[in-house]
Amino acid sequence: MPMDLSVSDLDRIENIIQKRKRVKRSELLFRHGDSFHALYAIRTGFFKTSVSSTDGREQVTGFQMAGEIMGLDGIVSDRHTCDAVALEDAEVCILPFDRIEELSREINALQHHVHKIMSREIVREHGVMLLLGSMRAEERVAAFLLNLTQRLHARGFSQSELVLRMTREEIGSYLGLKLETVSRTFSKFMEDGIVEVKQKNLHILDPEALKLIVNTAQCE
Amino acid sequence: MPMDLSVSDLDRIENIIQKRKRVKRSELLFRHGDSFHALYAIRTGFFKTSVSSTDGREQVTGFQMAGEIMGLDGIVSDRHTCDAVALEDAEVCILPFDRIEELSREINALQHHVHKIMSREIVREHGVMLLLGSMRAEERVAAFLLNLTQRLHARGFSQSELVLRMTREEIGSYLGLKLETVSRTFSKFMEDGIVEVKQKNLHILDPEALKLIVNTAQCE
DNA sequence: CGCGTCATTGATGTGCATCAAGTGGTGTGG
DNA sequence: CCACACCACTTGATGCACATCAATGACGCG
Repeated sequence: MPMDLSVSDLDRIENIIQKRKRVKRSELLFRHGDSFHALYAIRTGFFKTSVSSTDGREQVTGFQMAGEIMGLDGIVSDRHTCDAVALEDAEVCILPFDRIEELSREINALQHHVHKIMSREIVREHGVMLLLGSMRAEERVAAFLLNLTQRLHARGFSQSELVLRMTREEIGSYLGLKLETVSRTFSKFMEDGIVEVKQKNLHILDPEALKLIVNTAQCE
Repeated sequence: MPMDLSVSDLDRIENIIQKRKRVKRSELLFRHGDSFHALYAIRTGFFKTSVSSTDGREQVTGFQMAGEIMGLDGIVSDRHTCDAVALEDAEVCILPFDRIEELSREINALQHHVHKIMSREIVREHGVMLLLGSMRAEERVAAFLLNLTQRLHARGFSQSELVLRMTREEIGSYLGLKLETVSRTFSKFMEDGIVEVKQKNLHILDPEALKLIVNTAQCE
């Protein structure tokens, strides 16, 4: 949490972290219906969150990586409303929410930080809604790749090389596409010399081309 | 804001409302890029919020009615990231956000209430993502109608009669459909005797049929 | 009353889903 | 260490739901 704070305040915030928890690949950190009492900050690893409809269709609502917060959905009803699954072995910090609220009352910067995290999530979801509501398959995939690389780059990873921790089906669920369409789109991008895909490994050769795809209205 | 509070605390919360603002039909309450300093609680009227992509496509992110809060998107970057347009003459309470944060530090119930409002918005958006990502046109429209009537009913309006304040195009934008598809779906529901639509006026004859459409996987 | 906006409906097109077959990589147990 | 099984992925053929294009109709407002 990058903020300008006194050392003592920083200490107190550190103390919110009561314990850490390891989650193995494909294990659930929490699931729909679990009672809510904490947020989770990812230390290492990679997660997906998903909701599902009464008739069983799953919608991946996001992919989360180190430094990101999960569990905000649980505040409103004291129950989690989505599932969080580790896509690789992971470690999270458990942040008891009552402690966060308590300390937020005393440390203004923390209070504002919490508000920002929630607002950021709302804005992120607006972006996903735009993607799901109005973009074509290629635009969705391009936007997805750009978003992933940007976030990875901010964490010190390469801008052009990445490992897809999730399956094509999970990507498809997130983007509102079928796994075959995701696969075909990757192949198309390869033909066009925009990316190199080899299983889970992806190399972006021409990021500008991806940006062009996202920012150009193919239709209308 | 329904909470159990002391009278004096309630008074202090009331005082957050520094002023009210009238917004005429089709006028903007705020727009993308405006600097953020307040949330808005709708007293009367009806709004839509929307984001748009760089190439100009608009995505309606929600329809808001009396009692609902707008502007949460602005917290993260101190700028609004969406547009809020009144779909009928409206009045809102201006809630300066620094005052909300100030008072939240002193009144626990208010703090938690604010957190819940933001969490509720996140959960709502998860639902929209599910709709946009995996539902068919009829399911989307059915879900939309049920959601609207449910919210109107909670405000004392009829469960079965409603006035669509938005155009078919705006409904379509929200649901990721074209206006013609929305229109055709309404016509289909009329043929099936599920609703009666006459311009902006809509009468739900068979709410159970709508629920069935939403909860039944047409495909997969 | 006439114009503009919004809505309906039909005809046609297409992007993605669906169905299906085959490949390669991975992990497991013999 | 290899053989087998399984899963993830790719790729092709086909179909369909919804978009697009187009024409007409119904309000409502100045």
